[in-house]
Amino acid sequence: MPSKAVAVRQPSPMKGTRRVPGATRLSAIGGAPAQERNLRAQGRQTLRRLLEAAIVVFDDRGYHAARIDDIVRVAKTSHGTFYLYFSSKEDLFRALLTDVGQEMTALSESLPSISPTPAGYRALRGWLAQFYDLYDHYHPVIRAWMETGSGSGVDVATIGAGVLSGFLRTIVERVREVDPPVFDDPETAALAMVAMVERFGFYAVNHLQPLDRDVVLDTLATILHSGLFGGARRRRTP
Amino acid sequence: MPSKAVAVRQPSPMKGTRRVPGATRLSAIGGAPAQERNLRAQGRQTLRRLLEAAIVVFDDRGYHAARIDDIVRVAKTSHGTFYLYFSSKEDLFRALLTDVGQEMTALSESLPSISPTPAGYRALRGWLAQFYDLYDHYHPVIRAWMETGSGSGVDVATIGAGVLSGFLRTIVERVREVDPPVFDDPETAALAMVAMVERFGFYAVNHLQPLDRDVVLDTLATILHSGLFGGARRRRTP
Amino acid sequence: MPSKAVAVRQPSPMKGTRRVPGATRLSAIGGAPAQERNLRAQGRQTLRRLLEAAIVVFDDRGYHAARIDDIVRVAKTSHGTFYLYFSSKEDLFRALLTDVGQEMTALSESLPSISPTPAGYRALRGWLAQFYDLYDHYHPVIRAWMETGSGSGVDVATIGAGVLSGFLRTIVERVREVDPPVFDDPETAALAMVAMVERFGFYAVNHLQPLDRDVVLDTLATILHSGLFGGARRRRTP
Amino acid sequence: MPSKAVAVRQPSPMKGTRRVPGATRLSAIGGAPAQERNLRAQGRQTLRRLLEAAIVVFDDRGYHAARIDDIVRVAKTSHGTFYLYFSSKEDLFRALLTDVGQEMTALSESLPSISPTPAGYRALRGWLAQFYDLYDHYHPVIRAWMETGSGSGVDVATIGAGVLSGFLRTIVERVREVDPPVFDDPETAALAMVAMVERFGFYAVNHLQPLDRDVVLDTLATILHSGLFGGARRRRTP
DNA sequence: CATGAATGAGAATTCATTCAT
DNA sequence: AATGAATGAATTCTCATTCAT
Repeated sequence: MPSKAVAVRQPSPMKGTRRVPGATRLSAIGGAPAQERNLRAQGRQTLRRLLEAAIVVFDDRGYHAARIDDIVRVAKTSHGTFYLYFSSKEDLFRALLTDVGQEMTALSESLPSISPTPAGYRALRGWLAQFYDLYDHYHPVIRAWMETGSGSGVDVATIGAGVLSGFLRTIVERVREVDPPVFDDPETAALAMVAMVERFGFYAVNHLQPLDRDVVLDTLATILHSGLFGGARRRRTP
Repeated sequence: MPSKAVAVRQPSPMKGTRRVPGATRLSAIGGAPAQERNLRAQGRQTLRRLLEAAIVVFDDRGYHAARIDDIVRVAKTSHGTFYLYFSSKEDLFRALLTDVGQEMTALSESLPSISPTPAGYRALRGWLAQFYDLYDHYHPVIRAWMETGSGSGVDVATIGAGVLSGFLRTIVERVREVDPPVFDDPETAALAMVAMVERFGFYAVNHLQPLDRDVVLDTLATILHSGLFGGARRRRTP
Repeated sequence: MPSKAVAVRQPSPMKGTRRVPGATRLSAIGGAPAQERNLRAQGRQTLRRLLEAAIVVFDDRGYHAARIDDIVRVAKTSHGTFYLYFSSKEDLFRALLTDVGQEMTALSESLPSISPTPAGYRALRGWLAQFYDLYDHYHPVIRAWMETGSGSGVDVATIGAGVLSGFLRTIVERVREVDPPVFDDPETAALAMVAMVERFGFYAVNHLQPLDRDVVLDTLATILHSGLFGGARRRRTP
Repeated sequence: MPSKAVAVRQPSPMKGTRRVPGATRLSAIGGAPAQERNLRAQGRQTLRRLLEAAIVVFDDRGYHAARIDDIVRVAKTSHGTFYLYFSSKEDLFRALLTDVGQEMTALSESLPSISPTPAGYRALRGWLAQFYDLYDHYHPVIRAWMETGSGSGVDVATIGAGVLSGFLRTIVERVREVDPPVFDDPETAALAMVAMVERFGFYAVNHLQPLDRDVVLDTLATILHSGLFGGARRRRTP
């Protein structure tokens, strides 16, 4: 089958009022080869283009199916150039994963204490909204991480595990603060929260079911507030 | 990279008291080529072996990284034989996905009404236990489905979407029965439940975090009972 | 690509009033394995079915592209059975080519002397009609012979060359009888006649151009009678 | 059968005083992949080498038996490179067939009016000589076209039919000019001429019979001049 | 006799990576 | 810094032939 042009990314159904995320945040550290060179403006620009292109292609075809060829085509550059910045697809992926990890960890640390009151509900909902803004841009990277089972290089697994546990730390903290305590094992409960939130994002961006951003935020906030943080049960909006 | 021997499947951390699932259930319809032939006993057996082998290999390496070569090695048969039963890896995957879909749908239909009482909690927890028994065997197929984005054949996406909506149907029903109603949109709530439960299974079988089967079941049942079904908050086991 | 069922042979545009040819003529000698066995009625029948099936398949796909699988499917028998009668596709082809050669040689020997008179024209036209009856059934074998360049086994080339020179012998004879002589080299002239007649059959059965049997016979008889046998030029039928 | 080295092309028995044909004429448009790339000088050269190599290999082994491997070996390049220019053997064949078709059509258009006089005879003979010069170089492509029955891609059949009818157009014209008219259906007569000339070329280049270029040209010119164009019968050269 | 099953060598194709310009 | 060209190892897929029932 001849390689088809990679289509432009579809707008996600969960995009909405969002503070421009992602694109401009990439720390652009780059892979091994890039770090050995002094990048000027043009070089940094090419590096960016490659990282963004990779996100687009990972979204379209998944990590494994993504070919260097697709990435350079989207980035409007050449094969040879790719290897000026990254030593391999995995190298690029590591750079991407590190970036995403930093942003995700920063976000998780911003999770405030969640009280069982309506104020807690609002805080939780607000935080979820922020999460989905980030997720909206970076989900292909997260999906790629899922694809790379134990098979891939050790680095990826290590980095990924680090990101996950970093992300969990603050959440565990917040679950632990609930009084009276509900869970024997707050780690497991926090993981459940992450599982739900993350996978929901997956369903949403992949259009597996039709979803509305506000309904999603209301629903998840309700379940989590009541299920994890002892929130009072809320009546349906009439 | 030279082809490495495929390791034997690791015991999952969530295996426990389980009624032997899966292995013997595969309806073994097979792929396109198999359906055009008259299979005798020996042929049906080989077909089974290939399907089971595929699950093992998908587990070890993921769908994309799985080579036909790995599958036939595990199934202890030859390359040529594979193509007597399936026209390609995707063809095999379709057969597998259809089988798994049937089992999953059957399970979802067995979800009883969940009352807010301790009895409801126990019913929910029991059902979750059954789900994880199934998941334990079939998760590589579900993971493979995640890996195959819109890039792969239309069939896979269609079958997968069918499985998901079939699985959701009964759950939506049960969420709707809750009185007084909690959610504006029971579909979204049901999807949240599926998201959490499924992804949790993923974390568990992939050892991303250390997990204990009983703790997992307690935690999820608690969150869902309270968050979705209006269950009374339970005190920690002392 | 999955192997498609081989369609039934299309009626050729040159079929017409013909004495049932071919099918019943196959001498059914069979290949090497068949000759070592005493074939009973059933066996001879299977042998026939295989030979006829081969003609059909060679017609549809050409010799090289024809798979044993196609042949046995058309013959409604199994893979194993094929090798009970022939040791290979080439073995079958040899049997077929020998049969065709005998019929063709017999036909060529029936070519009468061609006088420059209208009687000669009619004799020539009648002989061409017989040729195309034979050709209509056996052309896939002749085409197969063209496909097997020097690459194939020596036998095939030898048999084929024998058939051609046998076929030429009588024609050369007839060209030589023309008085006054027209050609320095009657061999070359006879070959030209064969070339035209044979290739024309090819165009006809392959529908490369729309052709009418009677027009074809008139045209070729005219050209050959005038061009080779000194025939008087004929006026167009008014 | 292990892959044998491909022998150098045998000189054809019909080569003679010929103006170097073919090799330098290939328009070198290339296959699908080549058209999507910006070819520099080096690339165009490789493309040429592949096309010429294909002709050589088709000649040696026939179209079906030709392996990509043979072609790249003759072209002194690598497997992967082949796919930089053509998506498959059929793709290459299409490119070749298009090129040859253009040359053949151009040649057919150069056929002058043929009078029944010795001058007409000489014109016809001269044109045939040109035809065989072209045929000598391109016959493997024409043979390949014969090999690809309706089984192969639609394109090939379509292109081939186009070439044939393009080639016929002018010849039909010339036959129509004959006065008094001899044939009811000049199309059929023109096709007969093409059949004879083309197939004769086949016999010649494949050494099916020993042939001398001058005798061949004399014989065919005589038959056609007398048979199609009302030429006076010529006495044998004494 | 006949058949379904199995085999494995051979051929096509893909794609990450290196290189010369 | 960038690029088109080339490479070849890895993989998929095909199909003639053998075998056990």
